[in-house]
Amino acid sequence: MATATSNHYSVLTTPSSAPPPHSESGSMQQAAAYRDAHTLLHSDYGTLPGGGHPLSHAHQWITALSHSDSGAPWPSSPLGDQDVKPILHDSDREELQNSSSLQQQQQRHPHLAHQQAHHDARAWRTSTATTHISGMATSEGQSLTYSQSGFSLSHHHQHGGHQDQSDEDTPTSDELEQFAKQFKQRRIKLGFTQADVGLALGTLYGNVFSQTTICRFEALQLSFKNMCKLKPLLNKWLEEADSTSGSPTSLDKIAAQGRKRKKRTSIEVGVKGALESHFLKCPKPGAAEINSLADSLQLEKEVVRVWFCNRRQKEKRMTPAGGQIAGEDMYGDTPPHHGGQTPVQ
DNA sequence: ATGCATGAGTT
DNA sequence: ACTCATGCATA
Repeated sequence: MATATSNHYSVLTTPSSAPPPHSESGSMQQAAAYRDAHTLLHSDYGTLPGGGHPLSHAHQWITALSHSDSGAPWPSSPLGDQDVKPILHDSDREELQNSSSLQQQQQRHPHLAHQQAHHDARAWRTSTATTHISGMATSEGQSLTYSQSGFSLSHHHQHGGHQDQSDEDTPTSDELEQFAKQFKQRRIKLGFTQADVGLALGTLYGNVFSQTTICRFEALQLSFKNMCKLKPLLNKWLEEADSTSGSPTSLDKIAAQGRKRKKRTSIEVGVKGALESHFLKCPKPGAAEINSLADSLQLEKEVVRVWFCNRRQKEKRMTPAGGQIAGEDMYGDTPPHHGGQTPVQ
């Protein structure tokens, strides 16, 4: 049991979570103004196209009060329920102990080609096109609208009124990259933390997002599709924040309740390395393999399974781990389907 | 900033 | 059982 060596979850010991002094990465900043937060209903989820999460509380951990000593020893809280978005923390970084990992950093700009993707777009950094537009304004949002070389995607004519990619059609990877950069800059300039933005989105649209998600957006660590979905929202927030950047402020935050979730299992470096190795060999192990792996590593099967799932997702991000080109078929996952779009080259 | 986890929706 | 979007908890 060298795995989850600790089971000391904080049993609702949260007094009320102290309001975080919005500290940002490295340099702190005081989020000056919040907009009016007339909407306290953070429970409004499910308004997103293709991802409406009605939010179903009642997890195994919270509901399972009887702690067994073999099945699910995780605790639970009687009142636990509801996915309150408590305040966040901040600062810190992690992942430095990577022994044999190939995934080091992120901020690299692939500057890929302008390829559009509707739904299955998953081929970023696929090209070598260096046709990046010149004009990375460090302040205002300039819309760089360039046309591509007439790629597939059924050239459907743009409307007479020329629609910016900022709201209508699918943005390209480059555009997303640009936007993410600008967004971060503006956000910081305005003195908002990633968490602030997440909450603001909730009061603005009813879709609350966590600091994590905002962070990942800025770092392009989401799938292309996911990035496309969030861009409009964040874009709107920018406008709002900009115009309201001087208004009185209303602070509305709901104290966190008690969310009982299984404690994060800390996988030792050595074990991680082993998993990595297996991943390279077989990124999609079957149940049997997972079992044997879990056995030899002394980890729960579930933990191993999840690890692989997460690992796979990592490869599918815009900024993939390792050096693998996040293509469509990296391991033979190529299903018999083709959108008809040429994945560049 | 990121690792491990949850859950809805698919296959 | 997997993928995908998302986040709590943590380094």
